[in-house]
Amino acid sequence: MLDIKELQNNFEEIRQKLKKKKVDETLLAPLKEISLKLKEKKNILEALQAEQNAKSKLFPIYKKEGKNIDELKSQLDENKQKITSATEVVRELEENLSLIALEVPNIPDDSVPEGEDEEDNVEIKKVLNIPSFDFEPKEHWDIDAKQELIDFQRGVKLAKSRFSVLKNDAAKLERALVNYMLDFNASRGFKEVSVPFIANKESLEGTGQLPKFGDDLFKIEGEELYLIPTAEVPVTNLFRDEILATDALPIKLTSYTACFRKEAGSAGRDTRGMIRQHQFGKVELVCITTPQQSEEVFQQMVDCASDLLTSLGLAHRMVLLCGGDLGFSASKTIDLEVWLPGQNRYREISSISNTKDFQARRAKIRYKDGKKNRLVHTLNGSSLAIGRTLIAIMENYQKADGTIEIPKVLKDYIK
RNA sequence: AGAGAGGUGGCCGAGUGGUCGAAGGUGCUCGCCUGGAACGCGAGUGUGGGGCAACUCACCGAGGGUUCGAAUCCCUUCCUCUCUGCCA
Repeated sequence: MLDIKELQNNFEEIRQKLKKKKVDETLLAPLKEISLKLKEKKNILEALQAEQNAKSKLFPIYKKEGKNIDELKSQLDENKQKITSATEVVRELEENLSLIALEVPNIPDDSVPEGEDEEDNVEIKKVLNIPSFDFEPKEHWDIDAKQELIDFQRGVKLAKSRFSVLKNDAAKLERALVNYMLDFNASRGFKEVSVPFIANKESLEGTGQLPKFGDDLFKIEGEELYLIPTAEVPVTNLFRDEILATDALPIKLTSYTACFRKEAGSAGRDTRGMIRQHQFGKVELVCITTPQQSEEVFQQMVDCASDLLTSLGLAHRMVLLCGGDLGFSASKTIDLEVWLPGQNRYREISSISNTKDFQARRAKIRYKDGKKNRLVHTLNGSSLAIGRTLIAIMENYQKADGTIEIPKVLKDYIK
């Protein structure tokens, strides 16, 4: 959520900055208008309440003195009518305000480049050279044409399309990757947490998936509960409605969860293979920092994920997302794209975002700055998506004879 | 899932219609005491909004209602605990 006060005072500046995000900025003007009107109406209401409170306190005094209370009572009856209608006005404005406020995306950081979509993202650097093959490298589903490793058909049988089953060494590799990544992140100072894969509405509002993106979530029938689309939701919401001690910051966490997405908007995209599934494993990084620390911690997270890829021997590149490609809650995002020889292109494998105080304001996560309570900055990033790492290994480590080598660092993890 | 009990400040806990935003304890912060500490003593210590400020409004799980006035009464709902059932 945006800072409403800031919006009232620096409307034009915020409007300009949000333009970068290619979103409906027509929401902004009503937002400002309603917030100002609300302030005015609230003042009126509070004056009425103050009168009601003050005069109500006279009753016991009157009674003690044996005075007649009829006139006072009728005065207050009348005032009460006014309070009732003023309350109604305020409530309506508040509802409208939060309805709009929760749908306005975060403001892009100044460093975010202009652009429409992923075509306009800016490559920051390449890490490792892309591997060369003395044969034509295959896509992962062709390497494993018999589906001895990834069984797509049976995934569909068990659930529906975009589900799959890992078998044999692929199942072991998945498990190895989870453990390796968590250990790697721990060595960089991230503490491990294991959280529920189901979250309530408040949590999803806190991190920004709701109310706007409910269509992409699997909802539990008859309950206000959802399967999590990312560990970012439960891990960040660990601190919802809390005021943290300054010396506890930065909090750096890592967590493995399954993630569930309806992929409602991507019909027809990546229908083949493991790239885009309704359920996938991911090891996530989540950090809670002071505003002063967040940029530095952001870099640490990017480095952590990139070094992880490097340690697996996977060529990749860092990409700074342009305004048009930036997610709803993010102020700044760097994607890591891994080289897939079979597809002959880089594909997203990690996305690291600084949401600054956007989620913190929604989720009311604050820290003590002296006597003041201030909003923290929240950051999240994948390190890494397990399924995509798995196919990256399959494609990058494939041999001419169809076998797949295992990256050295994983050897201890596969028995 | 059924039966019962309960949700109050960082924590414990009092409060059943009128200066209660809330006693008391504990924790924490600051000061005094001390060679230093403990003990003891004194002061401070919830959140959010409005106002330069004095101050003011809201919040006792959440949402409604009754009343001039609600932490206290009524309704709805969520959650927690205990027992029973079921299960890893």
